[in-house]
Amino acid sequence: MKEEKIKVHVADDHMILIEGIIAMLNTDKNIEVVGYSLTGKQVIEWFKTNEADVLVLDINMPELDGIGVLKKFNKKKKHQKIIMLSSYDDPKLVKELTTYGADGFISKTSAGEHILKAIYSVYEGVSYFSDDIREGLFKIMVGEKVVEGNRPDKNIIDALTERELEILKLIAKEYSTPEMADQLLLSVNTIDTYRKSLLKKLNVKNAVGLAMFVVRNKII
Amino acid sequence: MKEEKIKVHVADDHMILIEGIIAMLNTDKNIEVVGYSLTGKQVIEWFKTNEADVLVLDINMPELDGIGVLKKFNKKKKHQKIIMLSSYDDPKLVKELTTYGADGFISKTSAGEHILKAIYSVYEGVSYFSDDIREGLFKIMVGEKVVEGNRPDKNIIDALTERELEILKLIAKEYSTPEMADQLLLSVNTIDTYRKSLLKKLNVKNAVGLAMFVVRNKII
DNA sequence: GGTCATCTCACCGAAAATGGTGAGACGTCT
DNA sequence: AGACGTCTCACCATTTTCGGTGAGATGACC
Repeated sequence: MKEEKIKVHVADDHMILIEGIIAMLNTDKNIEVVGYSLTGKQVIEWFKTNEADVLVLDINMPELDGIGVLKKFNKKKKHQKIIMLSSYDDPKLVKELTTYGADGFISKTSAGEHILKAIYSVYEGVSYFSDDIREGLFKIMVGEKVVEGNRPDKNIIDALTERELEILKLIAKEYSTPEMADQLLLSVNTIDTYRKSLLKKLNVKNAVGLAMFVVRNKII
Repeated sequence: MKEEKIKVHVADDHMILIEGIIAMLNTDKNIEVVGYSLTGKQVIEWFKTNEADVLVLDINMPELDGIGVLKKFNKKKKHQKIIMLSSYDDPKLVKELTTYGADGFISKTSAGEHILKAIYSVYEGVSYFSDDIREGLFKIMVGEKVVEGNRPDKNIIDALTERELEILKLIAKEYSTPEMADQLLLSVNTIDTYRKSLLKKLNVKNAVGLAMFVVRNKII
């Protein structure tokens, strides 16, 4: 172990959880929590002027979620290690996130000591996955069927552009096409185009289907 | 303060969060965590053979959620105080839960010290709501049309007839009016009438609103 | 017998949604 | 320079939804 402490940044939208993690990490004298964030945007901002060795990153966060943060960091080739925190155990999602540069993956349902182990592990350059997740990963490697997680349409979501996603959210909020055109200062025809594009991409037959897609994928 | 410590039971499906809360509560010498549960069923089981003064209860849990636990406890007239933990701040939900016997309500997005305050507060017989939630509650109390239009959805559901409910479910399944007419062997005009009736009763502006109502109330 | 809710259907008109095609402007990347 | 994706908008046609009104048939309830 080095002389210096391992610097850790914690990101989660639940302050209570952050405090709990910090309290636990502080019991370890080799680890120092140097910052925390409540949203993905805050994470990005923080890392513009600060540094950490390990980032513990929750997947579900407002403004910009953990996956978005991961992708941004991946592009910029940041050197800190990243441990993803998740409420659900979706092996497919884990597999995808590792390709985006996640070094560890911990389910919130697992015990807190796993975080300590994970931090040490990834700091040493060894990726870490909690038992339940490793088991799920193994299954999809071997080809077994796995119960779907909470993001079954993840790949489809990626295929949506920013504007499309924006329109999609508004539709789920009961906005009509003219209302959206008014709100976004766009032509009714334009909104109409996006609407149709969404229907095709998400393979649903009407606005209700779009709204249900939003619900299924917890987009709002 | 009494001689004895306040006995607390913590229930949440995320072990990490439980550990965090326990770690924090243990710093207070007047509070003792006497147990924890990962599911609603575990809570019920635990209280069959154990006792606690305060139960910190997460709303979202597998098997049996916090609301279900709350209702069961309410029926059996248990005497311990209950503080609800929630990821989202839904004033309407809070209002409903208080009628089911919740003594406090804390958003996970608020700081952990609120839990301490809440435990002391409800233990003394004073209900506790974190600031953001109190604000939301206040709004729906003072809101002009809101008082009339924002009654708990349960009463509205009761106001729906069998046929209306049937149509409502189909709409949420992306059925169009002609499709429903075909399926139910009714005239398109008839389905149309029900559709409009639903829009009025549920006070939403389009089919998406109807679908969202179904989701909110877990009708399907 | 009268009242009431529910279920059923019709007709009208306006607004919105759906389906299809095409196209210019802009930026990025190779 | 060319390919590509995104964003923007237009025009066409048809179907569906939404808003309002009215009304007959049935059964329940008092």
